[in-house]
Amino acid sequence: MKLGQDDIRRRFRDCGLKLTPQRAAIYEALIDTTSHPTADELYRRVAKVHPMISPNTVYYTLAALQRAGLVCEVNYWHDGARFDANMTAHHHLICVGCRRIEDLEDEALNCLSLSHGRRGDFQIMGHRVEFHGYCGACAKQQRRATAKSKPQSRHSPKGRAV
Amino acid sequence: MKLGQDDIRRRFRDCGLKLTPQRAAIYEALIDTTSHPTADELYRRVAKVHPMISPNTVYYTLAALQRAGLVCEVNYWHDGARFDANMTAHHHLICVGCRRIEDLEDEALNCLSLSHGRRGDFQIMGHRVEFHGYCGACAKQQRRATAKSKPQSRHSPKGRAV
DNA sequence: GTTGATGCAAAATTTTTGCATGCGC
DNA sequence: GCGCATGCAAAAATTTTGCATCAAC
Repeated sequence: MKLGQDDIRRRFRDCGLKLTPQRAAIYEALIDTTSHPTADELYRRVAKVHPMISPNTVYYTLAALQRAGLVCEVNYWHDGARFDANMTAHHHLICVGCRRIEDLEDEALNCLSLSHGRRGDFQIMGHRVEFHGYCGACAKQQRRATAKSKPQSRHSPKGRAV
Repeated sequence: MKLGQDDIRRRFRDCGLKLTPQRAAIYEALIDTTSHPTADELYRRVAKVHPMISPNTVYYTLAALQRAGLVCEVNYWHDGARFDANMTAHHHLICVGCRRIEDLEDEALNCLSLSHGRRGDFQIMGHRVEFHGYCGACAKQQRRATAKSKPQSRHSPKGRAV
């Protein structure tokens, strides 16, 4: 996907985001790659063009882009490693509101497979399905919240995501 | 799942792990819950029984358990948030060797659904499938590594997981 | 007795917060 | 001009490393 400056300007305006050279650079860098970079990798990449940019701006901008729906986190729960002693094949229901994870056993989901073409040279050893949504409690809260305006902490995209 | 002390002793021995009261407590705490706790949560829970335990021991033990296959990380890449500007429905091929993530478009995988019974009170908004395995380069390296013995960094489970 | 697990402490890494300045709208 | 984005700095949170001691095998 190749976007011009005008496309970016339009997208930002449509989302109510201010456009700054730094923000455009961060967003372009992310569009340019499929490597799912970390904030720090983006920082280093953008810093080549904007040597004065601060890591803070990158974090802040990513949170804003995410809030606007232009960008998403591939991995929720980077906040820390999470462990599970259940080693049988199972999947997860994930609440994007409170970040709770529920186990989900489903025989059909255990049987997904991938055609050779799609698999490429990957040697697949397993898979896992994540369903994202709102748990009962958070869905209720969500309905209330969307009615009013939602105050946001400065950076943290937590508690609201895809 | 309820395990007695003997079951735990046997499992540890089968995996070649030394059994200490701290390790047993950590493993039991993890078996006792389906809440996918972070290392820190486990630390606080175990500290109620072993007030002298250090966070270090929890990290170290979790790495050992993971290496032994008694425990797994639910979220790879807690090392940092990873972002993606591709907002269309897509899935991921994840190399557990080098931790690279490749995008995977597959119409069939976009159509998974969950029966009402399984869904519970969750309001599902989307899903994503992760395939785990080794990319071409890492598979080759893996075959070489398993031939010899594999030196391990003290804690880090990175670079080897499910 | 040997090996490796533990606890303490410090460092490294990643992310968030405070605040003054300056730019986009 | 107003509001918010930026940069600098410091703090917070999470994880790793160094090292001496001690316990499990």
